[in-house]
Amino acid sequence: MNLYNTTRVTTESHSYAITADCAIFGFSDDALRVLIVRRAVAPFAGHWCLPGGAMSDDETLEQTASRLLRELVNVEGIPIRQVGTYSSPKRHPVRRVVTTCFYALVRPEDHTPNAQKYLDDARWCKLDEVPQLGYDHSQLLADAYQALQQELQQSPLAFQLLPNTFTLKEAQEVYEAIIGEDLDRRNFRRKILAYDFLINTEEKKAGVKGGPELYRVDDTKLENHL
Amino acid sequence: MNLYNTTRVTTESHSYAITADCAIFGFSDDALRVLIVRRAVAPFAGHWCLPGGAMSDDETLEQTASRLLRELVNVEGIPIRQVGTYSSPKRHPVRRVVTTCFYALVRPEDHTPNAQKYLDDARWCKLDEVPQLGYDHSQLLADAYQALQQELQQSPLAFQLLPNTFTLKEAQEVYEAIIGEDLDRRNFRRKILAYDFLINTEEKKAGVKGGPELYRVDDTKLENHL
DNA sequence: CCAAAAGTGTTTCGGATACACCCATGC
DNA sequence: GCATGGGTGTATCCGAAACACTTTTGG
Repeated sequence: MNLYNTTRVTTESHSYAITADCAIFGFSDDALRVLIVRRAVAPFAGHWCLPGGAMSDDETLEQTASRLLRELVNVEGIPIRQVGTYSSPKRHPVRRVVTTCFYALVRPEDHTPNAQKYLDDARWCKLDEVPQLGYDHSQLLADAYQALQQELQQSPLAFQLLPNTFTLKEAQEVYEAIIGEDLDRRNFRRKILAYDFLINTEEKKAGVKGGPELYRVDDTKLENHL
Repeated sequence: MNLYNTTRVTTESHSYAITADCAIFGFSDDALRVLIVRRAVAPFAGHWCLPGGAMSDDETLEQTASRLLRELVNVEGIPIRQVGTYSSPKRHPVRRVVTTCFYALVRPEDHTPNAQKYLDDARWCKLDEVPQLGYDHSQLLADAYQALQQELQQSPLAFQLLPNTFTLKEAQEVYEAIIGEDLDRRNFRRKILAYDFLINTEEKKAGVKGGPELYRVDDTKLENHL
């Protein structure tokens, strides 16, 4: 057995496929959601999956994932993060496919997902209502969600799920939806305001009792905490 | 542009190589070290690199990495962790190679590294003396080290770097070497003993002033903290 | 015996948590 | 006007950090 196979690699012919799959999280109707798509063709025709696609010859996996976001929900320039790479020989029923999973957070505005070629449906599904997914995508999603939870402990990613202006209550609901437990309203407010990247717009949200103040994010300052 | 390319994948022919690279950390002579190997053949002949190898048809990437550990330092059954996957089209000068980086922690005993085919040298290099590495391996190593530091904050991985019996002083030195800063001796002792997976062997280490007590790990209990 | 390191306990501080009141708005 | 929710401040708790003395051993 040779130790370092790069030389061998250059002389052998492989035919692995390499793909990127995306867990795209959004928040709407008071629930954390993930974008899932339904396949129209084999394998796994009729099954829901995470959106994914093959890496092209001139792309990195990150660029593949970004392209998917552009095509599917029409967003550009939002950060994506690697979850992990899945390489079980049997994870794809037809041939060997190694996939890298990413997750991304998108604002609910703008993007209505479109089913495209090979797909006959796409929807924002509540995280706790996601059906069994095709391939090993249930595992990918579970890992992506865990990575998101983990990351939220350390940086205030959640604001990437909120519209341009929002109340602290809404921000808190996003946090609670992600970490899965309730937070104290006052402690949350103190903690978030201490980050110092929120700007009080001095406007109040209409139609809500109490007259909550609307905030927006100072993107420059937010960068410091990512 | 199609969104979900799996079907296309099954009909097109790709020839990407998929490899696993390992940052294998060890601790000896009061320093954190990483195993690096020197390539004897092109590309990067004469350059130091992280050990790596191609994934076989019947292996996962994790199994590839484990195989490397077995071949190179003759250790089995130690945990490995994914760092990330690197897919820049230009990262390999000859052809497209996508690699997944892992890291592992090995005890210093047993394993003297062997240079094997395609390699003419292998050594345990102090982390702060690692030369510029071939490919993008300097980046891989930096990321692996960061992942290790991150992980050590949350679980007491460091004991996988220590011999079977050790003093608390030695354990502390491993911690300090990884996180890169000094710790208070008493606070460290309290924190580590609180984990409750260390067993006092009731023996004292000879040849050292103060007569420090030797400890060993209760592996069963350690599992709970990984 | 003395220098160097190991073992032990207490105090302090800061961030996180728990908690109560008054104010603003929608109905 | 009243019920619902928003805004603010304080007491408490817990884990982390800072810190000093005694005991053991090698030389």
